[in-house]
Amino acid sequence: MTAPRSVRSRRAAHTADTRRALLRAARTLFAERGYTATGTEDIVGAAQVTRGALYHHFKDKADLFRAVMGECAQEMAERLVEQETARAEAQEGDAWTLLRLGFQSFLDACNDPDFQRIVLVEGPAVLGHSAWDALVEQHGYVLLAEELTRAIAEGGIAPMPVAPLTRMLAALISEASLYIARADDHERARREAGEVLDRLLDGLSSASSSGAPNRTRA
Amino acid sequence: MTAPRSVRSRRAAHTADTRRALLRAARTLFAERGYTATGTEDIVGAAQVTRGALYHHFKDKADLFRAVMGECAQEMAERLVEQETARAEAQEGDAWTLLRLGFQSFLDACNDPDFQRIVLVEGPAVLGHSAWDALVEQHGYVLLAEELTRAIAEGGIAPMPVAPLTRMLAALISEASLYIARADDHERARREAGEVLDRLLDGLSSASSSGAPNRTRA
DNA sequence: TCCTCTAACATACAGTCTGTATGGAACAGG
DNA sequence: CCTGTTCCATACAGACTGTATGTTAGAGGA
Repeated sequence: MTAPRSVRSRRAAHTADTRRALLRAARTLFAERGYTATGTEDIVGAAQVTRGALYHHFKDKADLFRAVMGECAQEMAERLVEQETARAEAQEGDAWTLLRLGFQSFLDACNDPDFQRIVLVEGPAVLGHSAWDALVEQHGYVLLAEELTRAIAEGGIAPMPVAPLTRMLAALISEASLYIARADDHERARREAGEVLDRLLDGLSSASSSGAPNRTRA
Repeated sequence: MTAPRSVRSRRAAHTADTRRALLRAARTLFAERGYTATGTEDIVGAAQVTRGALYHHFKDKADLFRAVMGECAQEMAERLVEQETARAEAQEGDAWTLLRLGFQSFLDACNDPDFQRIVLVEGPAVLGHSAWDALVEQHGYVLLAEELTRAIAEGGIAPMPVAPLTRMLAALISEASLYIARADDHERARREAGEVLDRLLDGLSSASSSGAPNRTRA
């Protein structure tokens, strides 16, 4: 045991490096050209390895994509949790107020091109809805669902089913971020989307009661 | 001109048949297995023609998909317009009330598996966001945007930017429909999603004013 | 120190798929 | 009758994925 640790760690570090290089290259290319337009040869070329390394570390191309998308979702979740906890410590407020601020943060954070293309656009088509949903469930939905449940418990928003609410709010913000990214005038689009989002969220507040003549909640 | 019309029309009808057969087969297979998992050989096999016919009528596989998706979007739009005009004739009401009913109809109509898989899931990844958006813009958004503008003009909902509102509402309902389709208990999911949708739409009514302490609309 | 075994790749190959180029048959038109 | 065009079938070339096989470097025991 004179130097086995360093040797083993060096070897382990090397293999971890190749894996990271593959993930990094795949992430860049998938985000730029999309999944099908990116060949495995392109990926390993950018990572400076051969296809053998790819198929040693990952089951197939879709498995590599799954890892890349998991990484993107993870980073996004961590970023948001970080901001959320910072806000919770800085200024005391009810869960619903914090959540509304968090939504606006999400709107800004979603403008990451990698996240948009990989998680929002390619993900559902490449992995299929079930596998995609499982990934997002794991990384993002649980967090959002928790906070929504708390906001309901505190009375900030009216009682309603959390599961569909979670999905629909996530989709709402995702689409808004795509709209902003695609717009010519980003500043203007950001303001307008934020305004619409705020109006829609107003409807969830326990204070507001339905003024429109709809009978679906009979 | 003794019988050229019938001959020509018979020939024209034949070519139209092959084209329709291709569209029909492609639509079924794309909806079942997805775009990449469906080979051109599968399509022409189901349509009982050869790949030559496919590449004669369509530029490439993506072009065929574009036609299929356009068909799906067209049908959906026609279905909704039909219901909307029927409601408008039957019971007189302001544009906003009609729209809220229309949203619930959309929620039900979206449960078409072809529409979900082809338009909502595969579309963005296969065609890219710009081409997909162009198609949806052409078939669906214009209609929705019109009615939203009218609702604002009538005072049913508060003034706000129509462009992002249109996209965000469409995404909201699309996600809700996917949630319903994926749920174990469709009945229950339908009720719950409808409830959440109603609450969110409440926020748009010109009556409700922001009760939450957010300053983003400064 | 030497030997062995296995992880971590590299390479070669086979199968599949797409798009294109070529060929032909049917029909319209002069 | 002859010609050109539409419509489609077939054959072929290129690309890409996944797998099977070979090879090397380090870990671990004797």
